[in-house]
Amino acid sequence: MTSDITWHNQIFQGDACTTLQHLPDSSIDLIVTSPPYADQRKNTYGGVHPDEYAAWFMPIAAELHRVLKPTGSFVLNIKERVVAGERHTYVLELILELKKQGWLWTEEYMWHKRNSFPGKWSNRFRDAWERCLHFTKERQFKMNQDAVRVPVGDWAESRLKNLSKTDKRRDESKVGSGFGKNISNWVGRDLVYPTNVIHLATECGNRNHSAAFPIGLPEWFIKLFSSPGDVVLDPFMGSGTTAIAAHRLGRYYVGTELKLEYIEVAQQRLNAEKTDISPLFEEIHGS
Amino acid sequence: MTSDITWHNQIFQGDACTTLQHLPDSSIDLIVTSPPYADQRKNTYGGVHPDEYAAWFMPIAAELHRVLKPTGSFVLNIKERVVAGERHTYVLELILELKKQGWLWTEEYMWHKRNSFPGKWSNRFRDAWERCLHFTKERQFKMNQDAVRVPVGDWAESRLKNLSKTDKRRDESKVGSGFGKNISNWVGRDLVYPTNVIHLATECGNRNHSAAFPIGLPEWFIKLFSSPGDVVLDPFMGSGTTAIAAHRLGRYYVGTELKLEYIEVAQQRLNAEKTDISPLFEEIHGS
DNA sequence: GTTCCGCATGAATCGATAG
DNA sequence: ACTATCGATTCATGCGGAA
Repeated sequence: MTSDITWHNQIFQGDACTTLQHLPDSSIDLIVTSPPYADQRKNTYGGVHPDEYAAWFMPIAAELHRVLKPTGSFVLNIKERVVAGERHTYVLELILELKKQGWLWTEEYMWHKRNSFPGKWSNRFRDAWERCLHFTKERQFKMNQDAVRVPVGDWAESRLKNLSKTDKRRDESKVGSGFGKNISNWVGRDLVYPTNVIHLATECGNRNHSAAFPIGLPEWFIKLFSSPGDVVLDPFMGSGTTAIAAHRLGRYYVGTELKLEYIEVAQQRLNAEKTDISPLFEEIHGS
Repeated sequence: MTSDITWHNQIFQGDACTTLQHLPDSSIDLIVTSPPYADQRKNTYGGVHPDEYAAWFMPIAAELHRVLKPTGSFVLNIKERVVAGERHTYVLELILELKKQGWLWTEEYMWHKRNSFPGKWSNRFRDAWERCLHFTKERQFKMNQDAVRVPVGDWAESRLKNLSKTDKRRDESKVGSGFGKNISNWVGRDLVYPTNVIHLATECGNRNHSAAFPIGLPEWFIKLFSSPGDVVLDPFMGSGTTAIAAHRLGRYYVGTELKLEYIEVAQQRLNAEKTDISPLFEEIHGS
């Protein structure tokens, strides 16, 4: 997939605040990112102190707001860490600050990590979920719900087997509830809309890179909040999982990353994607 | 189960701020409650405006802090509603205010509602999770982790057979805490500790009462954060689900409720518990 | 007695219409 | 303009009656 626009499928090295200035206003359809958690990657990123996290993030968020299209979405995968035995509040403060900046806190999706990090503590269990905060600029935004439908629950099998009996009766008699009125519409439908809880296992077997999140996560949001040919931005690209997901799904990617080591890993992974014809790649781009 | 202390197993009628004054300092081991959500039950309760929710809650929280033992826990089941197309921030503000009041925001458990309310909208999916905020007074508190262990092999065996098709994306309905299962089935199985994600369906089939949350939810926290003979308080008792769970598990309950209708329902349900010997009751109290 | 199947019912939200 | 009410939409669950 190529484009005449020079910053399509580009990776910029530097801090997000600076590099994002290369992008024009309202040029991005979707932002999906998992920023460095507060004090979590001290060795690689220098670490942001939890108390300063929201203040550190806001200038970047201002740039993100500028480059995002009015119908675009900003998905922020984040989870507060434990400080002195309790959950720190920097994510809560970040949400409040982003709202002051003009963002709408449209929804909070829940990523349920089916295989959470092992460990045992006396005052808490293993942390098996993270927030995927969904911000938008407007109440109306692009959302392709059909792209992420999931197989229907078991109840449908038994329900739809002997459909003819009850549904004929329903049409003749009056049913007050309004429920089940359109059961006949469900014939042949095996897909239903998902909820705001996303069940995905973390990818733990990767040796080349420490993927912050499984590729299924950006894939889900990219399918949901963008269309083929759109531009997906990750201002904290890391090893490039969001970019790879965007490329596989026929979107352009733009990435920003501070560390050269990460950029090299990301570029290698993206090159491998473009040469290796994976089944999924072929399915999207082929024929 | 009887006690010499007069306010054990009592229900107080009135607003929580007033009725809690009947209780002495540091007399409660655990608080589990699900307060009326902002503007949600306007017809039954008065309805608190979202913008005023935190301010409304704080005086009650002050009383809760007074009556709770230093090693006790306060579990708050709550979820923000959508206002003008976005999530309102009153829960975030409530957390920040509670911390100012001296509470430690120790953890946020996630209740995954397997059967969420139906509906379809252009800008969001069905809401399938609620927060169970865990506050404590001290960093050291009572936690009986062994009481809520779950069998490890339960879901793995059955699920791994036909995993390929649907289960990658579909929610793992069988995974997780294993609430409401017969403990005798667990004999001989390896037990593991759960995570901070709780999988439970809402109880919607009851016509006698509209249970705010399934009894498995308070049961889980009561097992986890209290011991037999302890005192469990619900300042927004509603139809008494928390009290019933406490009684079944051999704890004393204390309840507060504004509406007389609800108190009557709760008292009826509790009386039925005490006369009817349910299998679960027998399992705990019998032999 | 089991198993199967039908049914009512939810801490909901949006957009349009009415006052 | 701004608020209040109403209809439309949707899917998993437990219960009770039937096979």
